Amino acid sequence: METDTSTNPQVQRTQGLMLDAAGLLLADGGPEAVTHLRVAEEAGVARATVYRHWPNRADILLALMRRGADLDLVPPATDLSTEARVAGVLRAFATALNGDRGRTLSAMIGLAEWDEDVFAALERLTAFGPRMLRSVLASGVDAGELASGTDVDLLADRLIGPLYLRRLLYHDDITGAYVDRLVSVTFATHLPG
Amino acid sequence: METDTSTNPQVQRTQGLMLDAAGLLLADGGPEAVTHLRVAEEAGVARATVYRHWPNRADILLALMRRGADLDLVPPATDLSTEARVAGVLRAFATALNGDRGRTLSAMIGLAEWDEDVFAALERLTAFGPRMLRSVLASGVDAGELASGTDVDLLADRLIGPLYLRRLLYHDDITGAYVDRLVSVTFATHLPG
DNA sequence: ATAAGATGAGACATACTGTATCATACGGGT
DNA sequence: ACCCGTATGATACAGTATGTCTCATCTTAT
Repeated sequence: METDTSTNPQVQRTQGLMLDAAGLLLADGGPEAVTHLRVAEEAGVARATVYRHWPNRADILLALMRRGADLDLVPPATDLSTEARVAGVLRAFATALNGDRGRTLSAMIGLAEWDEDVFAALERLTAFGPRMLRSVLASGVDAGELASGTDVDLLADRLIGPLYLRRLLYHDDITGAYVDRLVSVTFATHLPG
Repeated sequence: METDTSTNPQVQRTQGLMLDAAGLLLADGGPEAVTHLRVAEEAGVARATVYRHWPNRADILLALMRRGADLDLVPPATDLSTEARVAGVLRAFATALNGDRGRTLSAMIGLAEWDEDVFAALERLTAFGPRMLRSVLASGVDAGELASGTDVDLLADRLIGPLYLRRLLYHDDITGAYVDRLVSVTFATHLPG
C-alpha cells in the first residue's frame, strides 16, 4: 500500500503527541530534559516509537522547530517606505525570537556547533528571515531610499545581530520600541551635526 | 590545617588535569561529551573527584570558561581616534570569539536559557567586553567625536551583535576586514547623498 | 610527626541509550 | 468488506552515565 508516511493520519497523530510532549519537556528543563524515554512517557507512546521517528535528540528538536516554521514571516506591504518595511520585518522577527522559537534556538546553537547536520538544518530554518530582510533592503537600494553602494548583507547583519544578542545573551525581550530605535538609528548617522 | 582550597597545590593540580580533559572533550564532541565519567578517565582521576569539585555538567563548563577569562581584553591606547579604539576593542573581541571561547559560549547558551545560576555566571564572564566598549564609546561622546545624543548602550549592541551573529549562527570566522567594515559603516550613514 | 583535608577505589540503585524481536492495531487500496 | 503493508506496543538486553556512599590512602600545612 506504499503508505505515504507524511500523510498517514496514524503517523501524524503519534508525531503530534510526541512533539507536544517534547515541547513541554523543552520548555521546563531545557534540551537535556528531552530524552526519548521521557518523550515516550509524556506522550503515552512506546519508547521504540520515538526512536523510530527521530534516532537522536537533535532530530526531535529539529522536528519541533520545523513545526512552528510554517506560520512564518509574511512579506510587508510594498506601499510603505523602506524603513517602515524593514521595521515591520524586524518586529515579526522579534516576536518569533521572544517566543518558543527563541528558546528552541538557544537549545540548538550548542548542538549545531558540533553537528554538521544540525547546523545545516538549523541554517535552513533560520535563513528565511534574513533573506527576506535582504530583499527588502535591496529593493530599498533600487528605489533610491538607501545609498547605492550599501552593503546589503552587512546591513542585514547589523539589524538582526542586535536582536539575537538581546534575546540569546541578555535574555531580554525584544520590545517594539527597541526595534524602532534600532531601525531609525541605523538608517541615520552617528556623526555629530 | 584549614587547607585553603584555592591555594592547595593538590587541588590545583587535579582541577588542572580535569579542566584540560574537559577542554579536549568539549572541543571534539560538544557539551554532551563532557560527562563526569569521561573527564575522570581522560584526566586519570577518580570519578568521585570530578563530582566533588563540580556536581553538574554546567559547573564543569563554567570552570572551563573562567580559566580562560584571565587573559582578557586590554583597553586600547587613548591617543587614537574613537573609531580606531572601537575597532581595536572589537578585533580583540572577535579573536576571542573565533577561538575556544566562542565554542564554549555556544555550549553555554543552551544551558543558560534554563539555569539561572549558569546565566548569572555567564553574564559575569561576558559582560567585560561590552562594558569596555561602552566606556570607549562614552568617552568618544565626551570628546565630541560622536553625537551628544548617542545611545551608547544601543550603539554597543549594534557593534557587538553582528559579531555574535556571524560566530554563533553563521559559523563564520570574524575577519579583521569584517570588523573594520562594520565599524566604519556604523560610524557613517546609510542615507543617500 | 600529626591532624585535617583531598583523593582513589569500589559498591549500589537508578536512568538513558540503542537495538532487536514479536504480536497487534491501523489504514489504503482493491 | 477484505487484505496486505506499516506503524505501533510491549518487552528484553547490553552498555553507558548518573548521583551518592563508604573506607582506605595519600597530601598538605603546622
